[in-house]
Amino acid sequence: MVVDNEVFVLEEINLPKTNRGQETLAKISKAAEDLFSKKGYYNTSITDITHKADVAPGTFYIYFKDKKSVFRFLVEELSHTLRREIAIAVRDCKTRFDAEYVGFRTFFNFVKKHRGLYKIIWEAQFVDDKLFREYYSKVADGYIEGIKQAQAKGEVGDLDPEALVYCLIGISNFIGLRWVIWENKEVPEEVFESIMRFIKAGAFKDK
Amino acid sequence: MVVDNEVFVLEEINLPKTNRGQETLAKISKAAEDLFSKKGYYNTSITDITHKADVAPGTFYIYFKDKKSVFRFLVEELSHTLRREIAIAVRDCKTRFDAEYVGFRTFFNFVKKHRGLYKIIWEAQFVDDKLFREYYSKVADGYIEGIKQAQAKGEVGDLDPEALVYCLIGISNFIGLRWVIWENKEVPEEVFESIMRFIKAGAFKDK
Amino acid sequence: MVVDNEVFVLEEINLPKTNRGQETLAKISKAAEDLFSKKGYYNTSITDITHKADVAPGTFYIYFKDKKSVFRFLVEELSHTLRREIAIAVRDCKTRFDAEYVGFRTFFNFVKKHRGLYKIIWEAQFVDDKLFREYYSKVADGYIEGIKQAQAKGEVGDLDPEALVYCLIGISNFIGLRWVIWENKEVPEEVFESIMRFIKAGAFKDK
Amino acid sequence: MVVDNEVFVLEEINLPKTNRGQETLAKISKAAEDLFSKKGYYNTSITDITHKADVAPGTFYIYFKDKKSVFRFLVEELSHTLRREIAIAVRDCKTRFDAEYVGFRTFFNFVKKHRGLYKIIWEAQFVDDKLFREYYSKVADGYIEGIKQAQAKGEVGDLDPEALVYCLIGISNFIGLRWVIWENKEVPEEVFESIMRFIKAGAFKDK
DNA sequence: CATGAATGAGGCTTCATTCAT
DNA sequence: GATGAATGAAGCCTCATTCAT
Repeated sequence: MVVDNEVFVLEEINLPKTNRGQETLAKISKAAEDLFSKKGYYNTSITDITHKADVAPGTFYIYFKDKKSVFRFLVEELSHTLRREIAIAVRDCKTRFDAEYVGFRTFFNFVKKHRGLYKIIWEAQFVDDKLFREYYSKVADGYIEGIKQAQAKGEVGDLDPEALVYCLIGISNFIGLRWVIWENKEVPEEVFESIMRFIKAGAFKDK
Repeated sequence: MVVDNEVFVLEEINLPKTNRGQETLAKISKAAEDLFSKKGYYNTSITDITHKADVAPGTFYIYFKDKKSVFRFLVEELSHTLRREIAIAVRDCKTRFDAEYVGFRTFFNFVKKHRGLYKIIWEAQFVDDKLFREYYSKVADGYIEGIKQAQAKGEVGDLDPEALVYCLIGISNFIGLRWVIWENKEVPEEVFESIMRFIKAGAFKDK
Repeated sequence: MVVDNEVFVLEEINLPKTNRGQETLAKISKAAEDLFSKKGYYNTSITDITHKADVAPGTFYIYFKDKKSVFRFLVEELSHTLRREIAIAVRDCKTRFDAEYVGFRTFFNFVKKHRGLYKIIWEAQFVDDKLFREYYSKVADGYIEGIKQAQAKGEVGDLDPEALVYCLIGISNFIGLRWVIWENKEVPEEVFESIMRFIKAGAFKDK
Repeated sequence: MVVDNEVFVLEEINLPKTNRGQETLAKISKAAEDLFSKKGYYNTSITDITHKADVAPGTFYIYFKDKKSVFRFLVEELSHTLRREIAIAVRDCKTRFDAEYVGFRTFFNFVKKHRGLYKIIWEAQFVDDKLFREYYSKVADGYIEGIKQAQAKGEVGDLDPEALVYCLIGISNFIGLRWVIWENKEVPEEVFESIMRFIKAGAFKDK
């Protein structure tokens, strides 16, 4: 779970020119985040959002082109933040395994902190599949690069880098789903250590 | 990806008594499967389904209580079929690793064959979260049991069994997503072998 | 104002299969006709229409794709009926001038009878300009043909046939507008006779 | 197409006192003219107008009471200008037919030059019918007067003057519609000459 | 069993207008 | 004079569901 920085732009969003506008935009996107993560995209109406944000229905459309725009906005924001947090956390790691260790920790913390927000990305497949793929491709690309470099240094076994990366992403996602999303807990220390041992040395003996 | 058998019932479904009825039910659930997997649950209307099934809108409600019923029906069916296929495939495996090897293969084949059907389960989180958790719990429970037995025989390292199981499920899901769902290919042999080596012996060397 | 027959089809309309459906469709299009002609297209809402037709809002969309569809439907219907009425009325006319005489009469009667309906076509420019042009082109094409034949027989002076046709259409429209639409009367006999004399022999003497 | 002068006032318009204000008013009414003639009154929003005029939405209401006010403003302006141009052009005509000749020419030129502006008046029926009738009544009244005088001098045949006037207006409108509005051309010389011959000597021979 | 017309609540979105700055 | 954020009513349309035939 190690990724690089990146910037994003959205033409679908009308950036406010005044302070008041900025506050309103923030209120709306916060309300959307809450509701999407609690009830899902399709069970949240614009009225729900504006009601929770305490503004009139029309106000939504001052800032967002349509319903999907907030969704995309939140996903992009999530993507950005998560990748930055991991990049920073991982900065001083000596070995690739260290980086994975710190990366997984950061990821789980992130999911814990933005529990709802993270669920949103899972729904992107059914709201905007293109966005969803872009998100994971972007994450994977940086990740693969890191793995390749580590392989060059002899720190990673002879595995297809992309395969390995999707394995690691899959692991982090399902562990996060199981403990953080479902149980609303942190990943138990014992579980975390098991995962680390697993990705380092595997699980099965032949005989 | 090794699971045990099981039976399911659905009171929300009115099983037809005549042949004609059985055909109609089949047409409807097939149409629903196609559409859900292509456009997602929320972007598919009952009218879409009945139109594709070539029946009148009202006919839908002869067999299914409501829209969610077909969805549940499909998920249960998927769950049932998948678990049975894996159980059968894995029956004669000598070692646990063998069972994993065969289990993953079977799983990927299943996803390839029921590409659409498998996407449906991912959406269950946003349609019927309870169902979604039940599905994975059921899968995981049997899986955990198997791992524990293998650990008792010394075939599996000293890892938290549940953690391991969710790692393995995560891996299979994301690899399936990446190659089968996104690329509509089979998982490349090289990737498959990498995964096997990874789950067996891990990926990282300390120094 | 002499035009030929023609058939029209509209894919935007869902023809009902039952009697009840046919009645409903009729109720809706009648209500739309009334309201469009009274308040104009843009000041009439679907709710207005369904309310007047005594059906639920959703019912509208069983029969018509959207708001513009009823409008087009009415224009096509109008076009069809008018042209047929004129064609029939004019059938046995001996001279071209006779045909014009009868054609103008029929046209004014039609506008009187379908006062509202005829106003609708004037609005088409601002609702669906393509439709509007098609309407007049269709009317004009048949008309021009008739004039050319009459010219060949020496019954019409040496004028550009298309120019003459648009003059005659313009006359009928503005006379209809002035007396039928504005005053809600029939065109006074004296006026009618003046028009006939005018189109036959003109109005100005050089010196 | 011969009309007299006249002045108009509008209480719905707040005439600006400063230069800046005059410029702003001009920008707004120019933008409105463009948009109304291109997309029609009902498909043009205040925001469209202010956006095109490069001012804030609120600014609109400094000058105009509401949306209809600009529309009326433009129609009055059009009416005023057109009638003045014709009056001037026609001033020195010797015979009534000469005046018609020059009047039609001027009218077609006007429509060509203010293509959009002229379309606006056609829409007035559906925006503000009273305004529309006033416009044509005003045009017609002066016109009728002119015809009557010419009849007194023996220059015009024995026709109902009002009927004749509406015929002539109808002709000019439909010819303008057909060639200027639809084709965006000038009225072809041949067409123009045909019209002149038609209004002078008619089109039909009895046998 | 099957049909298909009918329902009506509710969702998304637009837009004329107001008003505090 | 000008701004631009905010309003909220109202419009168009969808769709799960019911029911008479």
